[in-house]
This record gives sequence, C-alpha cells and structure tokens, in this order.
Amino acid sequence: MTVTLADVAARARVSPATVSRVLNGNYPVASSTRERVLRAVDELDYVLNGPASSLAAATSDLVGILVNDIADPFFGIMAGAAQSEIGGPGDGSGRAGGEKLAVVCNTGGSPERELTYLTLLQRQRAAAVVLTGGALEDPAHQAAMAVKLARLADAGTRIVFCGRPPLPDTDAVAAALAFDNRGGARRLTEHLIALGHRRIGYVAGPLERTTTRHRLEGHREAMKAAGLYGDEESVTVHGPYDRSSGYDATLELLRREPGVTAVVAANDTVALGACAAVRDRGLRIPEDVSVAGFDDLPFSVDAVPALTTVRLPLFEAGARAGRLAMGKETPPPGGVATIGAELMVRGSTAAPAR
Amino acid sequence: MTVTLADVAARARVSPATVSRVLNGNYPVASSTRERVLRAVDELDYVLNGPASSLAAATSDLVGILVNDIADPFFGIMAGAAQSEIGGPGDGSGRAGGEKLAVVCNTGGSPERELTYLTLLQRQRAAAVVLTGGALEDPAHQAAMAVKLARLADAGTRIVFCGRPPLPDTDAVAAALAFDNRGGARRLTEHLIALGHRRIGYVAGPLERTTTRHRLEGHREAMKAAGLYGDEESVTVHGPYDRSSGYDATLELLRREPGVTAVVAANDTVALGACAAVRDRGLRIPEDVSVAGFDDLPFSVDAVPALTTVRLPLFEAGARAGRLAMGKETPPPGGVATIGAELMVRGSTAAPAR
DNA sequence: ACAGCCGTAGCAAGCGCTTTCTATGCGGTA
DNA sequence: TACCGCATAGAAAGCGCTTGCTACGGCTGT
Repeated sequence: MTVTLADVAARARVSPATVSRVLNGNYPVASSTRERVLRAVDELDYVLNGPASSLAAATSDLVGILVNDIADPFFGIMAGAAQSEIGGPGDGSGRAGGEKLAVVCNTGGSPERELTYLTLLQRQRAAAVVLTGGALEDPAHQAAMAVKLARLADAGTRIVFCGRPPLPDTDAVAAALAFDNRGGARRLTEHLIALGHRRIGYVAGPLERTTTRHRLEGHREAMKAAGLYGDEESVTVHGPYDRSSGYDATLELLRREPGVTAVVAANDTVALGACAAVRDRGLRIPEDVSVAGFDDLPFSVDAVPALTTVRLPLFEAGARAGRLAMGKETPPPGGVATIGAELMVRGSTAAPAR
Repeated sequence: MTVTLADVAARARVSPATVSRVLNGNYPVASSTRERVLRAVDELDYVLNGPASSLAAATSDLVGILVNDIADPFFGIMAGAAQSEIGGPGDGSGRAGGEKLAVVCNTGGSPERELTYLTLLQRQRAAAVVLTGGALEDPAHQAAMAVKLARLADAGTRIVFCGRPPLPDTDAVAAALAFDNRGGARRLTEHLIALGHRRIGYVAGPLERTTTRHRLEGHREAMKAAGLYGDEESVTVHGPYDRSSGYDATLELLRREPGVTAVVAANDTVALGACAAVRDRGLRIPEDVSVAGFDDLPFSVDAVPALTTVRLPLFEAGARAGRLAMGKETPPPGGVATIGAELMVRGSTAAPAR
C-alpha cells in the first residue's frame, strides 16, 4: 500500500525513530546515516503522513487565513502576501520549520461562518490563524470570538489580526495590524474640502463593521473640523462593499441631494459603481461630481478618470501578518501596530464647478 | 488539558466508541444515548481532534484548490465558488459528510510550487484537489504532474481540473472542466473583423501556457478564415497576465505597427493596461483603436468605455468543480466537459475610422 | 587502565480517534 | 417456555508518527 516510515526505516536499515529524526532535523544524526535515509525516502517516494505526524507531535503545519471575500482583490492581495511568507513551497527553507500549508477560508462576512471556520481550524490544531477584514461589532459575536480565540491560543495557535483592530479582550492572545482607516478617511475628506467641496455624499459600507465605522468617523471628523457637519444622515447611505451597492446608493444620493458635488465611497469597488451612477445621471467626473474611493486596489488607477483614493499597503500588511503567524517576526509592542494610509490624489476629484 | 473523546465518554457514561459513533452518525445509536453524548460534548466544549481522526480513518476533510494568483479575481471567483460548495460552514449539512475545509493554495504560476503543494496535500491525505489555471506546456513538468496526480488518485484523492484542459494521461484519474478559450477567442476576433478591422494587434499571455495558446489559436483561426493571416508575429506580443504587461506591450505594438486599429488582450486585466497605453498615446477608444479583453471580470463593465470581452462563467465553473470534488456530482462523460464562452460586445470596440 | 562523557541509535509508549468483533438484552416466534 | 435475531453498546486493536529514555561504543581525563 502506501509507504510508511517503517518501510523507509527497513530500507535504510535503521529504526523508524532515526528516519523521523532525519526528516525533522531536530536531533543529531550521523551524516552517513542521514544520507542513507534520504536515499531510501527518495527511492520509495515516501511522503510523510501528515495526520499521524500532527497527532503524535500535537501540532500541525496548517495556518488558517480568514477572509470576507476571496473574490475581492482587497483580501486576495493580503492573503497572497501572507501565504508567500507562510511558505508552503518557495520559502527556500526546503525542510524543517517552513513548509506550512496556508488555508484561505472564505467567511463571506458571516459571523457564524467565521466561528465555524475557527472551530474547523481548532480541530485541525492549526499552528496559526490570521483574521482579516472588518469585524462585526455585535457584542455577542465579539464575546463568542474572544472565547474561541482564547481557546485556540490556549492550544498553542498563534493569532494575528490583519487589517483590523483587535477584538476586545484578545490583546493578550493576539497580535494585531490595524489600518489607519480613520486617519485615511479624514485626510481624504480634508482634500475634498480643500478643493472647495461643501456638500459631500458618503456611500458607506455595511453597518456594524469596524471598517465602516472608522472610515465614516474619519470623514465626519474632517467635516466637523471644517464646520460642515450638519445633517450628515441625509447624505450617507449604507450598503455592502460591492459595485452595485455603490451604483444604487449613489443614484439615491443624487436624487435625494442634488446639490452634492462630491461622493466618497466606502472602498474602490463601491466607487466604481458610484462613477457609473454619476455618469448614467449624465454628470461628468470630476467636473460635475468628484468621486473618491478607498484601498487603492490595482484597478483604481485604470478607472477613467483615475480614482482618487486612499492607499492601504495591503501586500506589506499581509506579508507582515504572515511573518507574525510564523513567529518569524516579533509582535509589535502592546500587541497592536497601526498601519498608515496614504492619500492618493488622482483625476476623479477636482474643485467643484461654481 | 484539552478535552478528548474519552472525557466526553466519561461524562456521558458511555464508551468512547459510542461517542465517536454519535459524532460521525454512521452507526445506530439510541436517541437517548445520543442526546446524552451531545449534551456532554456541549458542556465540555469538545472539539474533535482532526489529525487523530484522519489518522484512524485514513481520510481527511481537506480539499486543496490550486490557483495561479489568489489576488486575481479570475481565480478568486472560481476558488470562492468552489469553496462554497465544498462546505466548511454553511453547507447546511451541519454534520456528517459536509464540513470539509477548503485550502486555497497560491502557486504563483510556478510549476515547482504546484508540485510542492500537491505533495503537501498528499501528505495531508487530502480528500480532493481542484487544479485551476492554465497549465504549463512543458513535457517534463507535465509528466511529473501526471505521476503525482496518479499517486494522489491512488490514495483516494479526487482530482478535478477547473478551467483548464486535463493533463495528458490523467483522464483516468481526473475530471476536467475546460473553458472554450479557443472558440471564445475566435468569436471575439470575428466580431472585430466584422466591424471592419484588418490590422489587429494581439497582446498574448505568457508563453507555454495552454490558455495563452488556445486563445491565440482561436484568434488566428478567425484571422485566417478572413484571409487576414499574415505576419502575425509582428502584431503579437507576449507577457504575463498583468496590467503593466498590457500597457508596455500595447505601447510597443503601437510603435511597431502604427496601422493597428484594434488590440485584443489576453485577458481583461491586460486589456486595462492596453486601454491606458492607447490613451497615453493620445488615441481614443474606440474611435481610433478598439480594445477587447477576455474573462469578463466584474470590473470590465466599469471600464470607460465598457470593455468588449468574452464572458467565462467562472462562478458556475468553480461551483461545479467544487461539487465534483465533493463527489456530489457525477463527472462528465469522458471525464471532460467544455464550458462555453460568450462574446460580450460593449463600448470599447467599434468600426475603425476609415 | 578505568570512570565518565559525548555522540548516535533503538525501544517502546503513547498521541486520540475509528472500527471490527463481540457481548448483552429485548421482543417475537414456534 | 425456549430459541433466534435485531438493536445497541463496549472492548480492544490498531492508524503512522514522535520522543523520552535507555543502550552502546569510543574518547578523554586522571
């Protein structure tokens, strides 16, 4: 049947223990022996039995990466970057230590799925878990998550938040890389205000998400500071992070408040929908209405006109999260690092026609 | 320490065997007993030890999905769709059977990584493997893949090709869902020819990939059929499937052959770069130069003008691949199904100015 | 020359689960 | 009443690996 450690041992005329030690490289083995074993492994095409190994060693080489939507490059970029650090193939290490398997899990933004995936990863005794994406701000869910994460940490699983603030009560068990959503959003709106915009529509993300809230807060901070804070509710529309939501919300916004001269979208994808809506209303960008996004996804520069947005270093953050998950990097002091967001001014924003 | 089956058994006053049977639901257990066990599981917050279970049962609930680039929505969409069928959370089944963990692995298009990931999955005794993305047409690599896949199949791993033709010599072990890249490309070019284009540039994908070759062949078939096949080499430029490649290649193309009135790109992302290049040369789309893509990714409709492209049912294909991987659907007769590609005519193509 | 070490290798006891085989108790049938 | 079969539960043998401990030479130190 399938080749086992014992088969290799027999062929190399050593004990199974020795083969295991050669394979794991965590115990001195004479080089002549090692060579003999390695040759046997090769000749027999031996592949380690992962479950058996995980069972005996009480650790596995799985690392889970939870994302809200794998089809969204926002997550794809972070996940890919994390995976490149986590290894599997190509981390050069060849053997020992590296060689982890990154598991990308799609929660679809659903809290239940998030928890279920954590259970699944707990079941697999995952070595680490990377959580990305804005968290739901529901106390019950947060409590459940905290409990689950505590249990995971307890079992030796490393926990990393990537691009999201740490959950309350998890600072002891997790490292966090949080994006400066608030600051980025503030600077974006300040830019618009500096251009002369006074009536600014906001197409927000889904309710009860930290990301949504922080970006909205940053926006309102800027508005308030400029003395423009008024009936914000009337120029804010919530919706999911997708294009059609941006389209619909913008249409609604323009209908409701024809005086709006700029639309800030929750992210670039939504902004694309907003652009389409503005255009379909027969308005020009940026002459009639300025549009801005968030994230600076690769396609944003190709929008016409190119999208003014806030650049989030997704790749860098993902890579760093991967390193934290692997224990290759020490966690930031206090467990939380805030990652800067950079304003990218492009063609989709301009001074309003007067 | 961590709760084991035995702990649950003790608490429910039954044997470990019974607990296992309740959890797996594959053996009759009196409902009163079952209930007692379930309660104990709950009270103790018991989580099955995956590795132990996999070891004993000689099967695991991991399903691998190999993709070339997880940051590319082309793959993200397929992977997400596959994952939604593969389950993990949310497949409704709650227990038994479902509950597989989909592992998305990023090969970066590298043949070595592809093989290494397969080994890693083999090591985990994966239940199934879904391979997406154009395959490298290198005989040595193909042979190595065939051997590896045969071994996997041998160990009971189900194998599914999604959006790519089956490897030679794997028809016996794998099911395949291949896109009609050739037909789609042909129809796209026919459309351009029908509009009156005669000199058509082609920005191809990377060399030695099935996808690249099939799309190129479809294009040339159409050209030949229209009697336009000439020095094709001079209007074809190869490059990776990314935006900057499309940009550079198109600039090169326009420089080399100013008479070109249309540019066909290997995919939508490349087409976006092509659009930017055309524009930066001071040319209008589609008045001066028509541009077309392939795949119909979500952002394509938002390009300005909207991109003429070929729609590939990525979601549907991914979902079907997931079902095949789960054994929920019977493989197509002959092991291979070809999935149609639909021409989407939009604003980026028009009759050439005469 | 002998004790003590160091460098290697083997033994064997699990890791926590699944599953075959066996045991038990019950109702139904002759 | 005695026997058989069915439904249900338990005992126990692994699954293939890791690792603590033991064993065994050959060196070194005195």
